[in-house]
Amino acid sequence: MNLLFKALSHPVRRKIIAMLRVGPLTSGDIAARFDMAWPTVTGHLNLLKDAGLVEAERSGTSMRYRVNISAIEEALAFLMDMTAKRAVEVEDQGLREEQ
Amino acid sequence: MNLLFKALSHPVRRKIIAMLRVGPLTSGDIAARFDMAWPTVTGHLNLLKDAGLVEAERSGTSMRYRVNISAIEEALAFLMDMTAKRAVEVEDQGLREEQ
DNA sequence: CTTTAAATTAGGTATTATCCTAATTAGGAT
DNA sequence: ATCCTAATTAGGATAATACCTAATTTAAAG
Repeated sequence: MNLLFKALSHPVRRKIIAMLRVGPLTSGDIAARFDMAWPTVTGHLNLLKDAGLVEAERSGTSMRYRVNISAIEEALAFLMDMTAKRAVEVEDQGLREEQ
Repeated sequence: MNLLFKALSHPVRRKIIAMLRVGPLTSGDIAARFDMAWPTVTGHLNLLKDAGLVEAERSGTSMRYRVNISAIEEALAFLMDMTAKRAVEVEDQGLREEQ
C-alpha cells in the first residue's frame, strides 16, 4: 500500500497510467511523450512496476507496458474503507451501520 | 492530487487518518499512540493538513484534529476514473460504454 | 506576572527521490 | 561476428523526507 500511494504521488507516473489506460505502449513510445531523458522515464516505469501498477513484457527488441487495473482497485478499496461509515458486526444479523 | 497521494503513502499518516475516522483527537492523544517523538507526529499532521486530509481547531490549550472525508473522496474519484471504462458522449443519448 | 501544560517551530542529520549523462545489455538485421 | 535500435543499469548531483533534540509559542491556572 506504501509503494502504491507513493507511485501515484508523482504527476508523470499518473500520466503514464492514464496513457496506458488507452492501451499498451512501448517504453520508447512513453518516453517520447515526455520532455525528460529516457532513463528517467525508465525509472518511473520501474517504480510503477514495483507498486504493481504496470506490467511489462518483451516484444522483440521493444518492451510493452500495460496497466494493471487490479492494483488501482486495491487502492480504491482502501480509500472506500476509509470513507465508509463505521460498522459493528452483529452475530447472525450481518452488518449494521452506526452513527 | 500530488500532496494527497504523498500524504497517503506513509503508514503513520494512514494510521492517523484511521484513528481520526472514529472521532476527533488532540495532537497529544495522537502522539501518545505512536512510538516516536511528538514533533515528528506534528510534522505528519502538518503534511496531512497541507493535503487537505485533516483539519485542526484550537480547543483551549489543546488542538483538535478531525479527518476531512471530502479530500479522501477526491482521491477516490480520481482512482474511480482510472478504472472506469472509456466512454464516449453521444448527443441526446447520455453516455454509452465502449470496449 | 509567573508558571505549567500543550503544541509547534527551528535546526541538524541520515536516508530516499528525482533527474541527468555515460556505459551496458538484448534482440534483430546485415 | 558486427552493427543498429531499444531499453536498462550505473553513477553522481541536488532536493526533499523523516526523524531527532532544543527552543519557542500559546493559553490557562495560580
